[in-house]
Amino acid sequence: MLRPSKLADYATVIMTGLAREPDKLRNAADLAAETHLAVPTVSKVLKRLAREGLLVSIRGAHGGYKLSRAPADITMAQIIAALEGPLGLTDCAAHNGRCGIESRCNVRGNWLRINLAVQRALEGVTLAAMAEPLPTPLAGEVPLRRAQTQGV
Amino acid sequence: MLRPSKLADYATVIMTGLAREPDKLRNAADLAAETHLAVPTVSKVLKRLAREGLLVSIRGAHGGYKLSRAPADITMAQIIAALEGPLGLTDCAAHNGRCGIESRCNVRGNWLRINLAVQRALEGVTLAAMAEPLPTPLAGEVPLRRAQTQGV
DNA sequence: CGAATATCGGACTAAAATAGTCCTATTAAA
DNA sequence: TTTAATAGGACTATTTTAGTCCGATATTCG
Repeated sequence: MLRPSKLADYATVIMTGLAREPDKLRNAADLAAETHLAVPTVSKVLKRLAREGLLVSIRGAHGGYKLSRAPADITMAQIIAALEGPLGLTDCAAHNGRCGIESRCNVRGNWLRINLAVQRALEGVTLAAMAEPLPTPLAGEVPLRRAQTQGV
Repeated sequence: MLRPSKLADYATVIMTGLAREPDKLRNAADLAAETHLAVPTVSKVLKRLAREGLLVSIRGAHGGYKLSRAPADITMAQIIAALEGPLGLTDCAAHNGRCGIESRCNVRGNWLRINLAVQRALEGVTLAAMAEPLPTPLAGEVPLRRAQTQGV
């Protein structure tokens, strides 16, 4: 559930590739070959990442892209947001006023709360962490707190 | 980003409505009127929730639906999963073997990690919490830990 | 028993979001 | 001046999602 778009997925793979050699300029064709994706698709993703400030672009011959800052300073939240936009709320939460019961709809406020929790989770994972080969075991690293009434 | 489907959104509204009178039987037309949604749509959502075990259904005249267990024992994760399926991974993670670089693709493992974090967040919010009118202030209740290298 | 009222399951259609491609302009190096 | 690269956006195709509808089944009640 709640899966990211394909483009956002590509973005993480591409960014991870760039994170391995943070200062090297890479062009779209180059990265396409590495990721086994079509050049126009990679190009589209790179353009968006650059426009959002996550990449620096150099135009002209021998141009290309590189990270705009250190991998440790780039989060998954930023990468996904660059491709999908900052939205992530229900329609009800996005443009208020449409829903007739809104004024007493406490569900809405809770959606905001949930979104905050998800966003916080994505902000906790940096590109640097993504580039490392699974530093810690996948499960059990944080004690699992299930189904408490408050908490998020 | 990462927004739930409309159906899943409807589900939360409907479930929240049911949670206010956990033992009362409600039929689809009834809930449609309350939520301002079309009857067939509400019906579709109810059927899925019932099939996933979150609702008990009674057929026949004077039939309807009610929660299968206490609101405190139903999580947002369960509701969303009922409508969208348990998926939530990238394609790469879903059917392994397709991606040529998979064996050395450490991005994949990290996606699993991220998913775990998101799922955990959704498991932390119960229907009971959703039914209450915003028990605590929206922001600042949990200290925000940003961008650390491990942590999720 | 028969009529009325529900859910059940799935097929089907319509609409919207997403992916992917392509074209033209601009920039910089050789 | 030619070549190699990004910038931006238009466009199309595809896939996903929403929404509707229908026939079957179950239950109540007169």
